[in-house]
Amino acid sequence: MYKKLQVQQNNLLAAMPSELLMCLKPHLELKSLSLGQVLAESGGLMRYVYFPTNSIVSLLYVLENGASAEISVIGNDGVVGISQYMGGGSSLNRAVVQSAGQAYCMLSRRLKNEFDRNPVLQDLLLRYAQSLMAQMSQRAVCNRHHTIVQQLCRWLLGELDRLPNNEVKMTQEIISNMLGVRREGVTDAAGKLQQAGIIEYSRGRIRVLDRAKLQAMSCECYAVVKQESDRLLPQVQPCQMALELDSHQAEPWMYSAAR
Amino acid sequence: MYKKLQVQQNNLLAAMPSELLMCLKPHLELKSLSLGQVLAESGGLMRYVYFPTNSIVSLLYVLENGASAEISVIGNDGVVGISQYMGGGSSLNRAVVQSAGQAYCMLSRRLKNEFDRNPVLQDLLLRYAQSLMAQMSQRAVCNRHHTIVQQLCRWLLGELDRLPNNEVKMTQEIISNMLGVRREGVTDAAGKLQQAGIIEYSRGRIRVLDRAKLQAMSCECYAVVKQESDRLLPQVQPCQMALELDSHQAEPWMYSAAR
DNA sequence: GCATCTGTGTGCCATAGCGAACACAAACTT
DNA sequence: AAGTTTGTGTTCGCTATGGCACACAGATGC
Repeated sequence: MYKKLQVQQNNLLAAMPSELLMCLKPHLELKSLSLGQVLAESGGLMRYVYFPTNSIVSLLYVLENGASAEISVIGNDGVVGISQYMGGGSSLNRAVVQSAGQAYCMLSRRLKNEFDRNPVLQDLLLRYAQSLMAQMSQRAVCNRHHTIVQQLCRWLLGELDRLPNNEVKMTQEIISNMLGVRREGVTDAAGKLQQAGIIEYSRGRIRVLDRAKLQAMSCECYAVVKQESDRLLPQVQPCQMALELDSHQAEPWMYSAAR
Repeated sequence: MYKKLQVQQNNLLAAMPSELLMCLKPHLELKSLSLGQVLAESGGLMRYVYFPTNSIVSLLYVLENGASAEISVIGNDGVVGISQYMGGGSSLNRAVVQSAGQAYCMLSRRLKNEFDRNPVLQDLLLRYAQSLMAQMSQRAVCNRHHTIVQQLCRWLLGELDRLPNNEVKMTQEIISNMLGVRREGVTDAAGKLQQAGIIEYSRGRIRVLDRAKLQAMSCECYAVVKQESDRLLPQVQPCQMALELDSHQAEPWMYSAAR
């Protein structure tokens, strides 16, 4: 019962030289992540780190009053739990599964051990950390200067890059938590995009019809961050696998505290 | 002509065990940084990294249209140029000297070399990188959810922590570039704080009279980030040296592109 | 088939922050 | 001492977004 692991499905894993991968493989396990699952709480320890394949995880910063904002997105391009190898142990961000799917997971401790010993792994993971920082700083400016429509476009593009198809399964309510705006704001923005024929949506399902136009209406942030990520991690490729979605429900409290 | 270096003036340096410090010391040089000096351009390489003592450096993200926002502040608690040891080489942020003073500087390459060889140094610098990330993610939420007054308070507190006295030398125009808001917005907020007897200011000089009240009016962000930094880097202490300010002028273009 | 829940549409008002224009006074220059 | 530059105060209108309340329709369950 030795399962064949298709580690190519995660770009960080795929970018590792085979000796290194041999080292890690015995410790990797493919797990299913369900929608809304919380992989890490703000300030909490993580026993495991996760390399998503077809799942998507959001790092959220949740304020005392329950308001929130997405700080970065992690899909098949990255790993959830960088504070585990950076040495801090925990971070201020909550990690929530935003799109159900699978991820290779591994004991944090093992990754840290290997990280400390292997310069190649170190370089790779630190570059990834840097690309996360690029995302974070972009969020800060974007939140300050760009409109909801622009941000929705940027956000959708980020999702598309991490999904096998052009269909984002997400209610406007949840999107609003990601963007840190009102649900009505999202309804409004999504309405505009739909009228422009760029997307088509109904009840928790957004289909992107015209990616080019979406990019045109997005703020510069998407392109800038994408380019920086590509620079830092040359091998990133679009996700090609089939997507299996659970029908698990996300509880509101997973995204924001009680109001 | 061997100058005695008071490396305790920078907390990262001060936190290093003495063997390590012995290693680095020959390569450290104390330099004066003048107001508005650009230490790193977005996407540009850095020949040197800087450990500020009594100077303060801002990391800014500047948009295509010239609008900007401060992503994080670096004073005697940190180092400018983390992308140099993280392996990315450059970052998306511009590093601008915001408060003139001095910094220990060192060839990036040397720091990277030592970083790769010395686990203690590595741990220290990676923890610092993590505390920067905490700052960044806080900025993102703060920009989204908090008022200008709250943010001004938070920002002033951050400055105070890195200054030897309670006087921030900075025009409202420049502060507005940091917060990513209009100058008038800052005038307004500062006016309110002055009326409340919390600060006192005139023409590029803000004196903080009541730090406690300032903290009370600030958003939670200040405290959260401070606490996280303290957790990650236990030894941080307030800056005690005398501050020598140059009278160099900052040109507007250092903060934001031509409009 | 009926009740219920959940996701979306809409309208109304309040307000924070933007853009622009301009007045004024402190500081610097000569 | 006079002119110039620089930093701040103020005003007016505008827009994006927030808060709230509620209607409505697709989905789900009994």
